[in-house]
Amino acid sequence: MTVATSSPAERRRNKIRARILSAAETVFAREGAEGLSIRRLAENIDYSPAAIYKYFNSKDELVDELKETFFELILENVHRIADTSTPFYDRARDCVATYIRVAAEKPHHYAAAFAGESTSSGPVDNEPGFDQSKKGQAFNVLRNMISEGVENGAFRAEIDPSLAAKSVWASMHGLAMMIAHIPSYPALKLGQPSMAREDFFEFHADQVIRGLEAHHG
Amino acid sequence: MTVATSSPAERRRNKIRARILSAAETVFAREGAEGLSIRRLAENIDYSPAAIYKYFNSKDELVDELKETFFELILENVHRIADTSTPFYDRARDCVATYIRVAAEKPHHYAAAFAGESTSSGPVDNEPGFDQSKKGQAFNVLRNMISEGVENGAFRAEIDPSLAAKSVWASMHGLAMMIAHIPSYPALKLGQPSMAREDFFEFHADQVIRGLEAHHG
DNA sequence: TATTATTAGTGAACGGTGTTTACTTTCTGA
DNA sequence: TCAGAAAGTAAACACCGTTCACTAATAATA
Repeated sequence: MTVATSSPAERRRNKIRARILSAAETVFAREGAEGLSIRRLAENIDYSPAAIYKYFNSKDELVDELKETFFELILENVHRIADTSTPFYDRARDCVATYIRVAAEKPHHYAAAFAGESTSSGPVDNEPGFDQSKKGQAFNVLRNMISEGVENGAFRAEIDPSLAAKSVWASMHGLAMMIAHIPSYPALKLGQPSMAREDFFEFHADQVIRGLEAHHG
Repeated sequence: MTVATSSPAERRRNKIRARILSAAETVFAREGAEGLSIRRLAENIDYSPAAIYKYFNSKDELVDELKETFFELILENVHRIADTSTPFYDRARDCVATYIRVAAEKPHHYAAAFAGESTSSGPVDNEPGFDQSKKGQAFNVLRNMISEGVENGAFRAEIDPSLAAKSVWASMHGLAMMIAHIPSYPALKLGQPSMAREDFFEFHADQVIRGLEAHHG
């Protein structure tokens, strides 16, 4: 069996690559994509700017790797909650709240994960490879959960899980983005009473799930 | 009555300012903030780059004006719907759907209106002047509408309008941002059936409002 | 082991950005 | 008419991502 060979040279290379990524991660978490410059990054790790290009083809490619790693973190957390056997409502709410909580921990990562999406776009009817991406997988967890709710009667029978998942995802996304752009959003005293972050996440999650519920006088 | 005096010079100045803004608007709508460069803009209107700085202190200030004007458009539209006398549910749904629809018409504007929010931030407990901003006013329309719903029994009595408004706003914001970053989002075939944009906006708005509803078996 | 081929790393440059400064031209108000 | 303000500009500054020709070090081969 071909054991993924790793020559010393290769290992050394991976180590440096990791060091670059690690330094980039630190700066990116603090200042986002605009604060992260190849030149600054190179200086941090005592290399010339051009050296970075022996490990990454472009800044975008480097940042993409940070974003993908981050979305893996979201996916893991959401998956962990989705796989528990707590009562359905709690589980559903927790999934939504968890997504938002993890996103809020690295707001720059989260915002960047969506901001740099364009890639020419145009009228691409079906995003290719989306199902395989971490985002696609996160979406599937959500859709399956909604399916379950429809089947067990917790959610309205006429709900289409795919459509509802898009709606719910948009709602989670919205709070995550609000916090990415206005860190103090939940605590903003807009017309008065405010709430602690975590509490508001759960409140919002509750509202979102309620939108799906079957009415039970 | 003091008729805002306007010397010929002043009028000429305002005209040029408007021309700059108009040219900027065109480019910005098509390509967003990154596509809009002072140099390109200057070339478009046959001025030197430095000339722009006689009319605007910085690119940010120029873009801020585009964003503010745009958010005025959102506010006007939402206000118009909020002031109709259609049945409460329809009106509430329409408000949400309208916000999203207008946002979706100028995705770059919408995304930029939130992206460039930071302004140092820090632990600013109460955003100053937010109530006076167009965004703040839009929020108030939303909060008042929710208040009405709570009072007339359409929404659950225990709901706090300020908190609920933050939640609802996040949900609207989410879909608006999704579309800004993934224009084909509603039509994405994620696990199948898709929907036309407008229909999905209404579907989403419906979900969001349902989250507030009192249960009526 | 000696030699070749590959890889790691660099300095300098290209074209781009927002912005400032010193300067000239144009216009306006007294 | 003429001083002073405003409009407009060319050139430079300090950044940015990226590329290219080049050298130094390492790995593979004869």
